[in-house]
Amino acid sequence: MDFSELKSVCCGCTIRELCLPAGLTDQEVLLLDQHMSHRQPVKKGESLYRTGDAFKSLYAVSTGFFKTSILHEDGRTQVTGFQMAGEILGLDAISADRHVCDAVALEDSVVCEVPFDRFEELGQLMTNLQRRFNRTLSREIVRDQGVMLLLGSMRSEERLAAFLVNLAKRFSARKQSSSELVLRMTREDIGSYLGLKLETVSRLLSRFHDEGLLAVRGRNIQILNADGLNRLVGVA
Amino acid sequence: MDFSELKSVCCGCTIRELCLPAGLTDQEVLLLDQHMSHRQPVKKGESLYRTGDAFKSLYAVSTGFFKTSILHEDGRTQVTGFQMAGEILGLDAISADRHVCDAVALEDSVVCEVPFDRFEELGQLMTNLQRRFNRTLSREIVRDQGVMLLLGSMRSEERLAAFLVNLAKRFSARKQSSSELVLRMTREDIGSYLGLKLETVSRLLSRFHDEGLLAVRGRNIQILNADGLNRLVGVA
DNA sequence: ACAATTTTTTGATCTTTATCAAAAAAGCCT
DNA sequence: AGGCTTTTTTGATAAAGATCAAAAAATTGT
Repeated sequence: MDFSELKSVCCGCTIRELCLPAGLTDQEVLLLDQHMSHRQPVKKGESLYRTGDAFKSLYAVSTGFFKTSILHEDGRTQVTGFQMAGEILGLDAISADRHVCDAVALEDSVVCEVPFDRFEELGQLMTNLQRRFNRTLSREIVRDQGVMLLLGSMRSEERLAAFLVNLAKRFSARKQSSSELVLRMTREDIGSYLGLKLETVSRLLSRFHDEGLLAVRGRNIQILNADGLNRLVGVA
Repeated sequence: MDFSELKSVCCGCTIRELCLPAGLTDQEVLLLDQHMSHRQPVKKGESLYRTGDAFKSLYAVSTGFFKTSILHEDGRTQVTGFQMAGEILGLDAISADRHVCDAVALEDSVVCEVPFDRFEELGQLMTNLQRRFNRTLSREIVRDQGVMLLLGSMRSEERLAAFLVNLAKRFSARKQSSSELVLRMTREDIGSYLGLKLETVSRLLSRFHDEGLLAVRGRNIQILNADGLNRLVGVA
């Protein structure tokens, strides 16, 4: 079986690009694909899973855009991340066999469902897969610690610049324009993620616009001065 | 071989209590112990590893207390966590085969070194161990997201209360007093972890003292009103 | 396409936390 | 033990970001 065929099957069209199996042999990808992945659409605004749901599967974002957020008892919520094609949802649920955050689609999306018990079995058979997965988990830890740095030590303008630079980098890694960003989330979502109020986010975007760093038209944002943004983040 | 013997060997004295192998059979613990763990003292103020160091091993804290921190290009640092007996150091390094934070002993400590390549091999042989480890990694993700909530949505007094409540809980899980805390870190370390300045931490401790929540004598802190603290955190 | 809702922008003001400064306390070294 | 360094406390002031408010713009449902 060659890969022109695989491309048309279930998740075959995307699974090769996903973080999860990157670095596997063709045979391994095939196995993963045949045995486990199940394509599933999620409409804009729908939850893929909610806090407290039993943990059955990981989800690889095939196309679309998600946000994850955790809830505090008193009703406050904190957006913990935004996920795009190729990124994995549900890693935090392995810990206690329950989801501990909500995952909501910010646009019509498609995910690859990967039943975790079967995935674990396969990991026992395929050393390569297991090693990849350890790294995937560890990479998420590193990402989270980066957010801790952002929230704990950066000023508001630095946080927003870091956010935009990060988004641009991820779009660019997916062969999309890294200067023309179409934000899928509200100012409030951005604010929650960055530990700021939506008004502050709005004001900062206006300021960046006035300073010639960005062209802001609602959720369409064009990066006009990437160096300037990077300088704000402190990566001089 | 019975376990009275095991207790005297290398890491045997502590490894059974560690998060890493919890839930393993005696035989499995024995294997882990014999093949992999290597006890190593770390003096107060010394680094167990530094950012950029090649990743060889994970470390389980046997006794003592550590802090981990990441560095920003411009010299700022962010304390990302404090680790005590039974907790694992180095999980973030799996991602890129390099340590991405510094781990410093805050008191004379002993760690169990676990060479990661051997650990991975063993994980392939012992399904149980591998599953445990996946959970350990996931639990760290959940912990980090809790810190994101703290930094992104809580006010200074809530952050400090959450910090103290968390410390108390962890001490208590180790059969130490949960009301008499001896802090191993400076006010500056606490501030960095909580995204506050050391003066703010000091002022808050004084205020909690005045309000009868705590008795503060330098780094000796007694929790006088645990309910009050919990109420501040929002766990009413 | 239009009314209703949600999101975004902007202004005025207030609150929280940071900054600067200096003294007091604690810890460390020999 | 005593001098030296580091840490902690506390006060006065400043700055960053939050809050409140209202209009403008964008999105959604029918």
